Amino acid sequence: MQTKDIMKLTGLDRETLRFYEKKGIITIPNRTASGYRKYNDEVVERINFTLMAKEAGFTLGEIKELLDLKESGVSCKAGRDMALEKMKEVDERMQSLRNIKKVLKIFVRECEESGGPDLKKKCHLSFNVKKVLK
Amino acid sequence: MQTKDIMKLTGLDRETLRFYEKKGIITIPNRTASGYRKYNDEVVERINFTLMAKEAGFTLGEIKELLDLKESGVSCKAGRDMALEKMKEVDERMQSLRNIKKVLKIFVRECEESGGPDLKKKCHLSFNVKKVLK
DNA sequence: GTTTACATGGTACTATACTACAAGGTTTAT
DNA sequence: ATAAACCTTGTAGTATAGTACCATGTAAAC
Repeated sequence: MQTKDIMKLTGLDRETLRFYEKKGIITIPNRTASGYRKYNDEVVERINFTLMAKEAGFTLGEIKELLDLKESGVSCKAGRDMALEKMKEVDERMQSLRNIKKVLKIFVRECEESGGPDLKKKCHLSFNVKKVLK
Repeated sequence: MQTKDIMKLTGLDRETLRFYEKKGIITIPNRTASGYRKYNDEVVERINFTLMAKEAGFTLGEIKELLDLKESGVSCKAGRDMALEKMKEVDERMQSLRNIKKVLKIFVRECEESGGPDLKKKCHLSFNVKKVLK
């Protein structure tokens, strides 16, 4: 597979692909005689994981740490512990999301209660964090 | 209240406070005769919301849009709709977090299954996204 | 009254994650 | 054979979110 195939499979553009290569997200590919990159399936797997982890709020640096577990020669125990650590971060993010959702929900309710007919009144509410944290 | 009080109440440092002022997260405060900033409670509320929303993955730009609803003269309906829109984004982020958690969970299980006694074997697993998406 | 703490504005630097060319070489299709 | 599509390296620019430092001015504590 060459660059354009990876572009199609992952939705990334050429420059981002090269950027990910420079950052170590993608392992350095072999080349054809003329210097073109030759990719294998592994690169697609790594990118899929990367895209998913990015959506979940991890940085490329953090993602690289995880991706490198396989090559780092580390034990299954260390690998598992690192994954568990990341799962803890995921749980913390979920809690943050639940909190902000509560704030938004209260705001929506208050808009509906104080907005008058057709909610045409001007919106002069703000976001009340205290109601959520207590 | 002056700058140091806001620093204590919010945990932000002086430069970040000024940065947030420049970005419009904080409304421009009045000054004392000698030019010191005089803050009120509203600024603390805005910062608390900001910190919470940031943890949930929103950018300062997005947060400013929300914070400005109050002063923008927009209707309760428009304000509510914007909050509902953000809630949709929150739900999408939550789904991403659930997905990545599944990937990590599978990894942990496979580490434990293939790690041998005390999980001392080398970790040569990687993160399998396909198992989660199907 | 002077030291310490706190404040001011301004500039410049950092890290993260791309994004956009420029200038040219290679492959493929017609 | 030549045009289109694809590839190469390299450099530079953008946006986000701070962080660090400077020189200097003000207020409070002792």
